[in-house]
Amino acid sequence: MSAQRQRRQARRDERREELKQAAIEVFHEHGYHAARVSQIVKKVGVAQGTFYLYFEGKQQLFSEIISDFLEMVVTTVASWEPGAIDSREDLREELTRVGLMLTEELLRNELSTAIFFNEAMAVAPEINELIRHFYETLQAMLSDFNRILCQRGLIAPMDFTILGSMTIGMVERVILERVVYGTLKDAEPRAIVDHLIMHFLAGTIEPIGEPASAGQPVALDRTETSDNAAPTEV
Amino acid sequence: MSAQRQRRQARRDERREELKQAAIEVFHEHGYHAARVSQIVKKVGVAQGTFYLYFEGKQQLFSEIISDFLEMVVTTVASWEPGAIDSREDLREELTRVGLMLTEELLRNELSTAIFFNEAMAVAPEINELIRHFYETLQAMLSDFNRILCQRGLIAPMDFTILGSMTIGMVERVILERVVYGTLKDAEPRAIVDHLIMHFLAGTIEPIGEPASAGQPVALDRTETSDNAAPTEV
Amino acid sequence: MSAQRQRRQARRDERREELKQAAIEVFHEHGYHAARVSQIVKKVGVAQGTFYLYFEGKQQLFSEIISDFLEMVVTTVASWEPGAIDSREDLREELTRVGLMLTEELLRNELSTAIFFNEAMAVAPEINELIRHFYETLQAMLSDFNRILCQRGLIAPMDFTILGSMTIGMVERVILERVVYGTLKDAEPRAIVDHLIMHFLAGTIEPIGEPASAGQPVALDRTETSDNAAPTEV
Amino acid sequence: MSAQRQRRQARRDERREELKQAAIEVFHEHGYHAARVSQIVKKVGVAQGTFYLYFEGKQQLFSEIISDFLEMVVTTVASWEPGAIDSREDLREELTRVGLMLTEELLRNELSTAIFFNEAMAVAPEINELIRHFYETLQAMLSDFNRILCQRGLIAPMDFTILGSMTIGMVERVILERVVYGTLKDAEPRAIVDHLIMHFLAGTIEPIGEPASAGQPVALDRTETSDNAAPTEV
DNA sequence: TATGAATGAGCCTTCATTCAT
DNA sequence: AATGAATGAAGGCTCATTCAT
Repeated sequence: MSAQRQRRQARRDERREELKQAAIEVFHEHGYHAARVSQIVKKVGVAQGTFYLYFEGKQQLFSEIISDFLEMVVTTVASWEPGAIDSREDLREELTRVGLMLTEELLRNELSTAIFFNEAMAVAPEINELIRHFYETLQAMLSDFNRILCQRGLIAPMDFTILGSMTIGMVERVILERVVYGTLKDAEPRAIVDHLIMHFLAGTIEPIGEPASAGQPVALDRTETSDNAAPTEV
Repeated sequence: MSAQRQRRQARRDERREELKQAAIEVFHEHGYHAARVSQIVKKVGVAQGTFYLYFEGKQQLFSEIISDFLEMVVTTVASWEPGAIDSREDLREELTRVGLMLTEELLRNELSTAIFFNEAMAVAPEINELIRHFYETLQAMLSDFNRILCQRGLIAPMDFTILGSMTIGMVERVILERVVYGTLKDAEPRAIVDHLIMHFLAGTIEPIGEPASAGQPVALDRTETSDNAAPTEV
Repeated sequence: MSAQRQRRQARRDERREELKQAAIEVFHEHGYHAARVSQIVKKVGVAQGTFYLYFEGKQQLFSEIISDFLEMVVTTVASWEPGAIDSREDLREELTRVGLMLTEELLRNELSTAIFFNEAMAVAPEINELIRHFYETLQAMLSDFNRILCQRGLIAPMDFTILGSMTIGMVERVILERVVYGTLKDAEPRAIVDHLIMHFLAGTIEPIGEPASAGQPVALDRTETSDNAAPTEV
Repeated sequence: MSAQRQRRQARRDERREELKQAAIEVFHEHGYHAARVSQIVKKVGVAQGTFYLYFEGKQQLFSEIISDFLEMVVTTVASWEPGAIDSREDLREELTRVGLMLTEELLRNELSTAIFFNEAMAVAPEINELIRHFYETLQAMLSDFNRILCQRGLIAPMDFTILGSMTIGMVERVILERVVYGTLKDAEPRAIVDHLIMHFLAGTIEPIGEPASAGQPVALDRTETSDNAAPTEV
C-alpha cells in the first residue's frame, strides 16, 4: 500500500519536474508573456488539462521557477564562512570560493538565470515583491558580512547599504553578460571572479592577471606604467 | 500660411508629448503588458483613434520611450572630458561631475528609468536588441575611457571589458535602488556618487564619509592585514 | 479507447459541418464582409472561441466553402462520358444527362452557388486565384471535349477557347438567374437544360419546345419567314 | 459674373472627374473593401475632407461608377437598329456592328469593366439592386429584339427569357476573359465578335474562320471534318 | 489521473466621416 | 473651397482555464 503510494508520488514528482523544466525552456525562448501553456505541455507530451493537475496556473509556475532560482542564490551566498577570516588574503580566498560556487550554480541553471534577469520584473506585482524581498535579504546579508569585515579592519568604513548595492550590481551584471548574453564568454569563470574580488577589494588600484602580484598594489605612476599601454586583457 | 502651419506643428508636437508622457505614467503604473491604450488616451482626454495619429502603436511608442531614455544616458555619459585629467584627484572630480549629472537626469526621468529597468527586456525582441546595443555602446565607451586612464597610469591594467561590466552593474543597481525603489532614498546623490567613485578607484580600501580624509586610506591595521601593505595613494 | 476516439472524431466532424453550414447561411444573407463570426457561432449555439477550434479564421472558412463548391462543379462536369457518342443525338443525350446532374447539384447547394457568384471574387486575392484556377480547369476540360467532338465531326471547327468561354458563360448566367435570383423559376430544369444544349448545338436555328422536331432545323430562308408567322413562344 | 460661375463649375467638374478616375484605379487595384479613401485623395493630391465636397461617401461614389458603366453598356446595346434587317446576313452585320462597338467601349473602360465583374455584387444591397435592374433591362431589350427576329423568321421560336440569359452570359464571360483577365488576349476583337454571333446564330454547326462560308452550314459529317483534327484556332 | 473540447472576456487597431479653421 | 486633425464604433482573434468524460 505505502509502497504503491510512494511510487505514485515519485512518478508525480517526476512529471511535475518535467513540466517545470519544459516551462523554463519555453519561458526562456519566448519570454513569459509570449510563452503558451500549450507549448509547455506539448514539450512534455501531455494534455492541456494535465498542466493544471500539477500547477495552479501559468503565473504560479513562473513564480515557483523564480523562487527556486532565488533560493538557490541565497543558499549559495549564505554558505559563506566568516569564522576563520583574519586577513585580506583569507577574505580573498573565501570570496573566491563562494564566487566560484555561485558561478557554477548559475551556469548550471543558465536558463533560469536568463529568465530571472530578463522577465521576472515584468510579470506580476506578486513576483516583483518576491524579488524585492530577495534583494533585501541579499542586502542584509552583505551588510552583515561587510560590517564584520570592517570591524576586523579588513575593509574601510562606509555606507554598507550602498556598498551592498554596488556589490550586487557588479556581480549581477557580470553574470548577466557572461552567463546570459555570452559577451564575456572568452573569460574563464576564475578570471571573472578574480576581477570581481579584486575590484571589491581594491577598486582599480591593483592589476589583475598576475596572481603573484595580487595583494601588492601597483605603483600608480606614469613612469612605471607608461610601457604598459596595452594591458594584458585576461 | 507658414504661420498657420507652424502653429499646427507646434500643437501637434505638444499633443504628441502629452500622449507620450501619459504613456510613461501608464507603463510605469501597470507595466507594458497590462497597460491599455485606452488608459493612455483617457489620461489626455482624446479619442482612441487619436493615439494612432501620433504613434504607430503601443509597442512602437514603448520603443520610442526606451530609445529616448537610452539616448539620454549615452549622451550624458559621453559628455566626459578626459583631456585635462592627469591625476587620480582630477579623475575623481571628473567622474563626480558626470556622475552627478547622470543622477540628476535619471531623477528627472524617474518613471522612464523605472520602466527601463523593470519592463524593457520583456516586451519584444526588437527592443531587446535596442538595449543590447545600448550596453555594447556603453561598454565600448567605458573600455576606451579606462584604456586611456590606464595609459596615464591612473588605473591598473586589467580586463577592461570585465571592468566595464562591473562599473555598469555597480552604477545601475545603485541607481535602481535609489531612483526606482527608493531603498537608498536617505542617501544624498552626492554620497552615492562618492561611494561609486571611491569604490571604482579603491574598492573597499578607502573610507567614505569624511571628505577630509578622502584620498587618504584608512590605516587598515597592518597586523591584521599583515601582508597587505597600505596602498600608496596618488 | 479507439471507440471513444471515434466517437469524438464523429462529434467533431458534425460540429464542424454545423458551423460551416451556419457560415454559408450567414455569408449568403449578409455577404462576406458584413458577415460576423459572432452571427455564425450564435446560430450553432457555441462560444466565439469554439469557432477557432474548427477553422483558422473567417477567411479560411470562406475559402473552404468556395473550394467545396468548385470541387463539386468540377467533379460533376468531369463525369461526362464521351466514349459512346457517335451522333449529335448521342451528344444531346449525354449533355442532357450531365446538365441535369449539375443543375440538381447546384439546386442542392443553392446558397453556396449564390455566394460563389456574388461574393467570391471580392474577398481576397488568394480566393481569386482559386477561382481563376477553376475557370482554367473548366476551360481545359471543355476544350478537350470539344476537340473530340470536332474530330468526330459532331461540331464545326472553331476557336475552342472562345467556345469554352461562351459555353461557361451561357451556363453560368442561366444558373445564376434560375438558382440564385429565381428569375427563371418558372422554367423547369429540363427546359433550361434543353435550351442550353440546343443553343450550344444549333444556336438559334432550331426551335425548342417540340422535342419531336429537334434535330430538324426550321427552314430558315427568307421566303418562308417573310410573311412573319408569329412563332409559338414556349 | 456668370462667366466666373461657369469657370468655377468647370473646375469643379474637372476635379470631380479626377477623383472619380482615381477611385476607379484604386477600386480596381484593391477591390472595394480594401480600397481606402485616403488612397484616392492621395492620388489626386487633395485633402481627405475634400473628397466629401464632391461625393457623399465611398459607397455612393462606387455606386456612381457602376451606374456610369451600366448606362454605357445599355446605351451601346440600345443603339441596335432592327429596322432594315431582313435576312440572317443583315442580322449578322448589325450584330457585328453593335458587338464591335460594345467591345470598343469596354476596352476603353477596362478598369470599370473589371470592377463591375469582380466587385460590384459584393458591396451593398443598393448596388445589387442597381445591377439586378440592369440585367432585367438587358433581358427585356434582348427579348424584344429576339421576338422581332423571330417574327421575321430569322431565329427559331423558343423561350426568349432563357435565350436572353444565355446570350448575356455568353457575351459577358467572353468579355471578362478578354478584357479583364486577358486570357483571350491573342484573339482579335473581331474574331471574338464573330464567334459570339456565329454561336448565337448557329451554335456549333458552322465553322468560323472562313468568312466566305459564313451562312452556309458545314456538312457535319465525318468525311469532311476528319482531317480537321486541329481546327484553326483563330 | 488524464484528457481535450469548450469557454468567453477582452483589446488593439482601422478608417469612413465630420467639422473647426 | 479646402484642409487635416479628430472622432469612435466595431470586430476578429487569443489563450488561460475549466470540467465532463
